[in-house]
Amino acid sequence: MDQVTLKSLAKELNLAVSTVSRALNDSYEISAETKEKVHSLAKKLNYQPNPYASSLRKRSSNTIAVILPEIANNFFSLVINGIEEIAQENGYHVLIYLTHESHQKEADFIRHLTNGRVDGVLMSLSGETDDISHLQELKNSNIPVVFFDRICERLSTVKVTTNDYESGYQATQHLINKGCKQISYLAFSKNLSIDQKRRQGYIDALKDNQLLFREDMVINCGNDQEDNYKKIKTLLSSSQVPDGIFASVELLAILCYEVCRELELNIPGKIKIIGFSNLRTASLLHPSLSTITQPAFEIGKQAASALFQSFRKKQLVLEDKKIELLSELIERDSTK
Amino acid sequence: MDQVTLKSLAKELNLAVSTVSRALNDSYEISAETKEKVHSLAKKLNYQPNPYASSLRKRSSNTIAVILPEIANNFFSLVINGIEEIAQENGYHVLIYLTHESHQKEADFIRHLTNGRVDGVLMSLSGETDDISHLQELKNSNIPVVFFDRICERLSTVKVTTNDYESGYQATQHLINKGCKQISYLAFSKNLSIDQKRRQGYIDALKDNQLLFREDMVINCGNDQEDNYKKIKTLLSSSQVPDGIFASVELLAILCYEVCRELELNIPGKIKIIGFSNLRTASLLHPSLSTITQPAFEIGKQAASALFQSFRKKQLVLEDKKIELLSELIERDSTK
DNA sequence: CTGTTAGCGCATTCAT
DNA sequence: ATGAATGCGCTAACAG
Repeated sequence: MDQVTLKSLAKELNLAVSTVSRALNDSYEISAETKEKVHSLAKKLNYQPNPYASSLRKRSSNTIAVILPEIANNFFSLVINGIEEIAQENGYHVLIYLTHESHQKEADFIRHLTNGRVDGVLMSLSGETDDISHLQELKNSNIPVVFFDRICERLSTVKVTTNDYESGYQATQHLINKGCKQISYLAFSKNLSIDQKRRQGYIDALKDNQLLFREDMVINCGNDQEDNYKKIKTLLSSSQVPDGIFASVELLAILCYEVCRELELNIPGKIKIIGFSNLRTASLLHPSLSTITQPAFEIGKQAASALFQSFRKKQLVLEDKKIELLSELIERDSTK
Repeated sequence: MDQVTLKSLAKELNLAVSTVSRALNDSYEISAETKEKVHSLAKKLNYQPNPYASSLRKRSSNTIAVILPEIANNFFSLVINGIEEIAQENGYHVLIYLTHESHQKEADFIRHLTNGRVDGVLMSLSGETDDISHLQELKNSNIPVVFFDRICERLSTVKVTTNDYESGYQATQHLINKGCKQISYLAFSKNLSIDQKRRQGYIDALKDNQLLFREDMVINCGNDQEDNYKKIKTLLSSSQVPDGIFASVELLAILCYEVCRELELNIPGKIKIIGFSNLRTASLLHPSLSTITQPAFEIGKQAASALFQSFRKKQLVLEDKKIELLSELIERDSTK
């Protein structure tokens, strides 16, 4: 079957291509009658404008990119849901790029995207990222960027986060309230500001409760799960086993739980765990695992909304603005 | 900063645009020397080819679409991971569309995608879909489609599934082995072949074990969670409470578990549950919930691979081929 | 091996 | 209110 184009429509109707184009774009300078004729034929033949021709001409793509560390993770899944919903409402398309926490991939994606494929970028940094020259380049190329969760503090643009410092503080306070004296913090990337803030909340909560902060109670985990496993196992096998653990991300909370089970450490009798987590299946979790749950869906919606708002205002350089949403502390070790 | 184009490169080097184009595409008919000059300047100026111009000309987009019911669900998250990985390897871009189980949205997306935005489509049907005319149109427009999991039996193309009939049988047999006499099946969409197959496995397992199959033990759930909740509650509040439940999807397993807890039905003493589920956090699940786990990541990879293979062969009409992967039965109620 | 020319489908400027 | 002509940036057919 032949492709339906403006040209073929024009021919069929004995009109000029430009007239058909204007009619379909609802231009004010086309008579109602002509518009009607054009629209009805377009509908009949299921005319679909070629997006590449249109984007080439208009220099805008109606497409945004989402760059993420990973997706097999409830937090990012929910964020994508939020983004996709807002994108649909605005008639935009969503491209997904996964970095798998690799700085190299992140930089490659971004350098590629300066070619005009997308009108804007939503992103959450990879844990490896410390050099931000690729982000700087993106900004210089006038493509609006909105960061969410794992933001880049040093770049002036819109950032959507949650109250990480307070959450870290609350989580630690929660463990202290449950009677913990020796609390360990499982960090996942010292490059990321969210980690730093959660960590600072942890440290301050200890201080405010007159508990000793010990450097060796902070376990710096990374992207290598094998290695993380070993580090946690070492911690929990030592003579100085903590009686509380605060995991800064879901994956570490789970890993930690698994090690505890392996070592037959009684939860929550001998050791209490709290972690960041966004499982919708929270009710199925082991009853001893309390969580800090971020409003992931809302984060996605807010981030996307901020981007689309900038499109409407035609401002390519976004103002430096922080949107802070609140996480929720969900207790699950109280009744047991 | 001015945009770097073939034209600007050509001007700078005193070459024709076509020569530059060929050099960058590593054409055999360009001298090594010229290639070198072109490549080094392109690199220096960070030349990025305009994807829209290129796609318009080549009539191919290096982009695929993934159409899914939802994503806040471990199965589909893992599938996307697999797809994205293969897409990256092949230098393709991935567009995501979520139908939220709406037939209307599914049809809209697909009709839109006949415009050439993508070179191929990977999809899993919405639960509402029974009319397949939109799928037929997609095929007629010569865009290759690969279905995974929620496939369309009636359309001849590549389909990637798991052994749903056998899984349904095994799950039911598992409950029977644990001593269940009255087993209920929670269906999620009678339109979908995967539901039908899982259901048939359930029915046959009952028969093979000389257990009575009762129509009222099949609960036809749908997309409305409130309604599903009520139906499950009614089932579990009746005088004929089943002693085993087989949930055909993760969401229903979770819902069922919640209702049991609400009604204070002892699990697994009074009632046993098994459900399809793809939680990576399986170790954190309540010990009583056994699962059938699909190889989601692998499904994504296989589906994407099949699509890219068809691109390489330049065959737009895919052969009718079924790839069946195996799910895994994970027991978690044996040791307790 | 390289240059000239044409055209992908669309939106827009300039005519009328 | 409509048509003709131009060009977005690129690839490819054709010419030399």
